[in-house]
Amino acid sequence: MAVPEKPSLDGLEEKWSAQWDADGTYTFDRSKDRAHVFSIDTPPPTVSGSLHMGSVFGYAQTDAVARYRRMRGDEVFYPMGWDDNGLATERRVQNYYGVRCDPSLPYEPGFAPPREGDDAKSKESEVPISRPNFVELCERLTQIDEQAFEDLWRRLALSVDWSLTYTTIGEVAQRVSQRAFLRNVARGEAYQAEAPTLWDVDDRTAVAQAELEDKERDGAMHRVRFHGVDGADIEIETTRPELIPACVALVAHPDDKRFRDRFGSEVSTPLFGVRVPVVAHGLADPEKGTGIAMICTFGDVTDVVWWRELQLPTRSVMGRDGRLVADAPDWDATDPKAAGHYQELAGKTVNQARERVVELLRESGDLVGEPTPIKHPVKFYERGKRPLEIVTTRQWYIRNGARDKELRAALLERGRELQWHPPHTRSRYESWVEGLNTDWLISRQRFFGVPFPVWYRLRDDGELDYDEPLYAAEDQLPVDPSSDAPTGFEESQRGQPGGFVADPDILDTWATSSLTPQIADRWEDDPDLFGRLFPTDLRPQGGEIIRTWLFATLLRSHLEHDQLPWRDTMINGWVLDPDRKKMSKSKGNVVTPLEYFEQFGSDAVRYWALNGRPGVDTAFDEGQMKVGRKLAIKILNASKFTLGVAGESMVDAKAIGAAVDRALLAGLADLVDDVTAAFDRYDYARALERTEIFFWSFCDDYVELVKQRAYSDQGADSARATLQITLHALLRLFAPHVPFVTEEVWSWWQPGSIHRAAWPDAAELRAFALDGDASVFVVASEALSEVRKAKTTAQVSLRTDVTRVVVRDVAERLEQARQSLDDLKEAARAQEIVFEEAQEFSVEVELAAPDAA
RNA sequence: GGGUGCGUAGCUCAGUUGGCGAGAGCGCUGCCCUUACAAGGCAGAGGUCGGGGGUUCGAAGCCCUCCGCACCCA
Repeated sequence: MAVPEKPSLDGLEEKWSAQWDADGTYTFDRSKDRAHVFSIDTPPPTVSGSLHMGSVFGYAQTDAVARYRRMRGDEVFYPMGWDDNGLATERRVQNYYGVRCDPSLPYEPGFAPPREGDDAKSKESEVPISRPNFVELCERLTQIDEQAFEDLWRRLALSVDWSLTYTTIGEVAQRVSQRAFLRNVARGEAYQAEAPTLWDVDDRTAVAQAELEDKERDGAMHRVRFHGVDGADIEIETTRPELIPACVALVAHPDDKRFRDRFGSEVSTPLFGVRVPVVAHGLADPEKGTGIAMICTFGDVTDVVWWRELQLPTRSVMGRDGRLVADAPDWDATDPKAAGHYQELAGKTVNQARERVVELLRESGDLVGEPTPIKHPVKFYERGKRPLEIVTTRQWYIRNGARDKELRAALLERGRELQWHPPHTRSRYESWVEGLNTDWLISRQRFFGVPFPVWYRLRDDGELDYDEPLYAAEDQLPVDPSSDAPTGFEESQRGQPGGFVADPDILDTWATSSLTPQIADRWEDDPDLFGRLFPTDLRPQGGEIIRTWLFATLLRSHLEHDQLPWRDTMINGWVLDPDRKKMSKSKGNVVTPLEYFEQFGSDAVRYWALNGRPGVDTAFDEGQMKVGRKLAIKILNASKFTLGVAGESMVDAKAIGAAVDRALLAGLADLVDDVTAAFDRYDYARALERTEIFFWSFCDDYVELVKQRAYSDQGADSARATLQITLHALLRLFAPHVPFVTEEVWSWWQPGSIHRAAWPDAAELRAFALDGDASVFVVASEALSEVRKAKTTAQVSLRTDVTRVVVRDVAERLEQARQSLDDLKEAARAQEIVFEEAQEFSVEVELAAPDAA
């Protein structure tokens, strides 16, 4: 290799990506012991999501850290995973292929979907297909999506070992998920319960607390009269009058004098004449509405609390499809019109039922005044379109500390044990753990995911026996209970009395992705490897999934291994659009990265991402990419020039002696210390900033100061050695940030890949500097800058000769300046430089007459 | 309602434990074709460091309070 005539960024990405692949530059060497391994628990991107700058941002930051650790001599375990299981993929498959899963249909071999591509048609046009057909399409599409992501990551130069790639629907993930679940069951940490559950009526599945999102919605407050049975009528206010048939009590605060003498008495519901008690509970808010509220089974989570703690009866009316069920609750309705009223509501959606109830209340005279419009927070599934309902269903849970003070305390303690970068991000974890109110609901009534390794016996009467589930054995895993039979049964007994049926549910995606350290590190499958990797060193991730991914992973590790899954976590900020709004697909303000890779180059896009401070939200900024591109070009040109002056074969460092050279190297040693310390605390942004500042000063000042000397007889080798040593170090300091251009320059004159080269050694540089004083270079730079200013102000060329320069300063700095006299004279093109002691720094420049130049 | 972070030049942001005249880049203006770079280089202008109190010899960094923005939890 040699320095090219005209260096260019063109083609570097293709060239070096292929070379790194061929050389296995980032291949993990599993022979290294734990002490020399740096293992990363990579966030597996949701492949059904869009490719946008938000993805690029955090991953580039992690990669810079990975590259730094590698150069520090660690063997870096940096796998990529694809989160492909779950509802997100199902949604995408539905839209992409125009199909809908109907588990009651039989498998159709060779099925061809009605369309391929992202044009969302109406739901009605979706073709219903069997579950196996649906899963096939999920697998087909995720492969396409995963390839697109891999291409993007390679373009970004993520230094992952692609041979380690895992998926959350793959066999390893299934085995690990099922094994971990079975162990949770065995230890009593996972359990099944029939209970009121937050339910998405569109996706027809239960959802967990972590997936909830409050959204402001328009609603209306209705004042409704309940009839006194043994006292006066009572008016309540509600946003959900359609739930009056599900009313089981009225509730007020125990200290509320207005209702104190009513506690224990009964009222009768409007329209239905069902007698309900008036009860007291501390959660009732005297300030809200009339101070007394109706309790329904179930309108919101508070209803569930009241229902459970006050041991109220159940009168469910909400169906799993979001419509009121056909049959009225089992109640003692005294109103003769009750049955008729309910029949008008049965089968209606929530909104339709609400409208009708309001009309009926108006007719019966139990609506007081008119409904008043309000805005109020409503609970949604985070990806959902309609508000969540609450229905009673049988589900699997994992204990998470919500109902167990000791576990909660232990998890908070684990949070304090973990090193958070930046530290304040821990508070998000703490407030989440402190606010947990239900155990983790891990079952989903969906199709594309890891099945529960569970079957149930069918009694002789054909009823399911939930009391003693049949669990798979660990050595059978992974199992699919819908096609595998439990031990001791024949497939022919499936669905037969005395036989068995499969648990139809799948695991929550988080119940799999909470095991990424165990999946990637091959827990139980490869104990030797696991021992070299786990617990891992670093979990990088976004702040918005602390309550899901981080918390769940920590929980699983705490339960299974009784330790943290990682030592450090690095929380990245997110990308803001120019209006300072978070970039997200739902807001429609996302920017596709590919065009920016084309326009500015990968190094430039990385430069922008690595300028984002750890944990800080960062504006998308094309300008920064432009600067990054400029930096990359500058590295090429400056390197070419440096090597042109200094030569490509290394000059003996013993030649170093000039004061300016020693000063530069002293400053460089300080820089290496600074950058190293920054990287050690994951501050890649400071590392880049410091290196960049030093580099520009190297180009503008140092090179200008010494280039004449480097060609001369006196001190040339000192300058040349210094130029080489400095370039050699700067390239390596830049390598984690701009891997392509640094690799290119490295290849001109150094063997091997820069990304496997040793990190610069401050002590070695300091030895080369021979106790040099960094200030000598600083003062010389300032003086040189003053000379440039004089020429610029005079509007003459920087080549203009100077007859005389007077440098004034305090004695100490003057002495430092004096040490660079010869270099300064050359760089300033000055015939004479004199030094005069003064209170403060100033430089006087006498320019030569234009015609004398 | 509780919590976290943030408000520094037109824009995007640095400012370690309080210390000499407050910084960078972009943008803007001007100059310079200097044998690495004209899709460049050099330089310049530009700020009551959100407002108001306080601690201190000294505050953009500390304390109090208010205003605004973003996010988290309830």
